[in-house]
Amino acid sequence: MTVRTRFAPSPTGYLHVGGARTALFSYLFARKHGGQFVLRIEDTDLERSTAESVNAILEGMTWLGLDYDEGPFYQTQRFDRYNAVIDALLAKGLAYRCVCSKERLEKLREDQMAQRLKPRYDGHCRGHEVDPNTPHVIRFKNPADGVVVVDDMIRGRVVFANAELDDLVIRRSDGAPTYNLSVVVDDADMGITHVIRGDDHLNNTPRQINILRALGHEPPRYAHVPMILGDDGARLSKRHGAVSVIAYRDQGYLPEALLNYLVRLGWSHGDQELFSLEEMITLFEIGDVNKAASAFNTDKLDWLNQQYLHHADPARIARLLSPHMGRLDIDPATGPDLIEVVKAQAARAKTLTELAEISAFFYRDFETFDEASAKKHLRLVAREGLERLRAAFELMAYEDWTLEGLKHVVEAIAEELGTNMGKVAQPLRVAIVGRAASPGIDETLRLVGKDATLRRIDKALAYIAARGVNESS
RNA sequence: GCUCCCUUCGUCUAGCGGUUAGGACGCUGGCCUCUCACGCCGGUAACAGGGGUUCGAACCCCCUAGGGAGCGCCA
Repeated sequence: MTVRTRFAPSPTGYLHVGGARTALFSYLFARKHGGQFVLRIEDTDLERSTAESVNAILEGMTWLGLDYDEGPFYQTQRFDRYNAVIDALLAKGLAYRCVCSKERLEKLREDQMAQRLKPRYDGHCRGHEVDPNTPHVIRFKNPADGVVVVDDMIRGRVVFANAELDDLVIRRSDGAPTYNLSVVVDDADMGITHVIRGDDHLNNTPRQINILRALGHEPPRYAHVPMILGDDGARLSKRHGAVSVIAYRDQGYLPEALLNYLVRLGWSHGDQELFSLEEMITLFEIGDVNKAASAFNTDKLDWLNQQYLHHADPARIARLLSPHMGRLDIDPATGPDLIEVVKAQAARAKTLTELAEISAFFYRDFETFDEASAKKHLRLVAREGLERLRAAFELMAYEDWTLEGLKHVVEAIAEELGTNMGKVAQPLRVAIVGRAASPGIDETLRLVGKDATLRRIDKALAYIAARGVNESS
């Protein structure tokens, strides 16, 4: 039997991290076992499903690289099939028409709650003959007694008493099938062998198994993965912390970093923290997934992203960085090779957005000096060093503007002044970068170029001069 | 309310009857160093509580507490 898993989101919003992790686990399980991964869009809720959501989900899947072998299938295109199944259930006496009014159902519920009972449908219409022409819903005849055992790959053996379950609606009065029915039919029709989904569905599972059995199918294996909590441990919701995976992309996270973060949330392999997709596929074990919910921790995601930024192919990072530079109104073609900039800066940023911000100075003059940096380094005592550096740089030919040449000049000036590198390099750095942090001074100068270097030193000298006047007065 | 599920450092986790309870992020001390990062070395901090079982419990059982999910003509 070949393994077949599926990811079945309902298109009522974007793809958030919880859904992405469920999709990842399903994907990994299928790949690990040489099976297939199916994408199915559960859009039976016509009110809330939108085409934008479908697109957002597909875009998220693509960005993460969770490629599926079949689909996307849309449940709205399979209504005929669901209705045929429902009719068959009706014909076999495994389902029945119900004409109970909303009012009756509400009262029933209230009474049960008042008696401290679990609200359940009481089977009022079970035995009744109903005229098919009057408005009605169709309910599944759930077994009255016995138990349903869910042998969950993550939770272990969970037992539900049929007496706790009621006769659920499988077709609405408007003729549309409900979730529990369509899921079951699809999973059976699509040959899904392993259902990996959020644990909010655990309570639905016995109902689905009962329907499956009524249909004459053996249930698939189930794995209910715990949900993801927000940074503060509270439930993730649209209002609170639940962000689209696309938002992570736009904030400058790498898909492999998010995937790595997600796979380690609720799962581990010894002390290993970094996993390539290939490693995930071979090492991931669904049975080792934790049972408890886990909190999303942005600090750790940031760390992972920095790791990947640092070690990924600079050419690729440069390509991904380009649009982030564009957002700062910088055209990378107007300055140093972006790949060189990435090599120099990659270890210094947590996200592509940050990488763009700290690299802007390579492409355009900064507006103002960082206050603290200027106050500390652009002082009267730094003036002579900057003047000497400027003079030396001006004499350098463009072809000598190299790492070695620049390093030699800065070191020579430091020696001339009888001081250390820091005393010379820091004022120079602030002059060139605008603040006190950058790659090595030689690399910084090389990438910034001779013209901008001279121009910015002049600006720094003017700053010192102006400040000197103020200080002495 | 009822049913089901969950509970190791702040967070992610290792542990599967005998460990100084390990690792990672964060925070923090130091080293490296022209700065910031990176890297390296060190520190900080946990078995929810109570009963059992056992020579011995983070690990097995029970209870309590806390958290979550479900109980829709939503998925």
